[in-house]
Amino acid sequence: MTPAATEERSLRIGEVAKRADTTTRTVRYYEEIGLLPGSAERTQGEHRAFTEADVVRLKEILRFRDLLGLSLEQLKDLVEAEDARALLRAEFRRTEDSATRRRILDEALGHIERQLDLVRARKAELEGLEEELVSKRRRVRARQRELRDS
Amino acid sequence: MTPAATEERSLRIGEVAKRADTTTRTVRYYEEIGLLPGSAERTQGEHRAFTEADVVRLKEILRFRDLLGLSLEQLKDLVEAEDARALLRAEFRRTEDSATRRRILDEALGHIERQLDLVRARKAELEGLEEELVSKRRRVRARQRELRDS
DNA sequence: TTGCTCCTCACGTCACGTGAGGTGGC
DNA sequence: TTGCTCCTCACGTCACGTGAGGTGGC
Repeated sequence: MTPAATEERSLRIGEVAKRADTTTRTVRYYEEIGLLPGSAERTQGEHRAFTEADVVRLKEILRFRDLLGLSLEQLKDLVEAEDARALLRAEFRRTEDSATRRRILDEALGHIERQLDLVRARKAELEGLEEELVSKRRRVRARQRELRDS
Repeated sequence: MTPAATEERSLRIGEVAKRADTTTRTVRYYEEIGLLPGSAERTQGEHRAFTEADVVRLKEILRFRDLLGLSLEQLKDLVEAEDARALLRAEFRRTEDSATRRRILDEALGHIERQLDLVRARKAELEGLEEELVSKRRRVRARQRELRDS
């Protein structure tokens, strides 16, 4: 039974960094400040081991960092919220109680909507900038036509 | 004749920072690295004087920094390109030669289009993220309906 | 065994934040 | 004259970059 046949484990830091399109330094730093798990029982000098899930998480962090310009402190809040959601999902699967299930789904929805608000606010700002550039371009093109028709 | 009646001059740094929604430290730093003009003939300890045009420029810089995540080095290139364009606009008004005018308009158009490319690339990334969030939300909502209808 | 990747300091850098101590204009 | 804002160092901070010197796994 290969490791891939059970659960995928033990990616090395270089591989993780490459897949997330970042550097090993960034991965170590994120571990240091608690943004990435940091394989708890690791003795001094031992190599770090990551999972496929860590790569997904890292990619998500980088995306929010780059696209929304969040600080690592803010990203930590976001990641903690994701972790809380993961726990809730596990609870969701364990329970049959529909009141509990409803509450968990409500929280998930709220979380997603807060993220959507951030993303859409940014998009709106970018669209404002885009429109300004487009009308600038329209004015230049109008002058080009004037020149051609004179 | 008030100063406002001629050309608006001599804004103080605190006023500039407030209008651009930033800090005086940032304004000084941008002057230091050459991103803002820095009233050439100013003797040691003398107060900085800015114009309305400086505020516009600063706001533009901050917008590109925040929305596109450019480094100050990259913003410097952008600002230099803007300055070059300002010179060209002046030349445009001085000349009657339509070949020269055509060339200037072509350059202006190219500049605007490069900026538009950056803005649209960012917007596309944000839209990718938005779509992912929207389908996540759809899935949560579907489960809520399942729960309600059971 | 030989590379290649990994490890831990630790100092450097970019883009400012934050006082400390002093001077200048309504 | 009294505040308020301005000035110049200069050290601190956040988010890493970049070696230095050494160890570990295919």
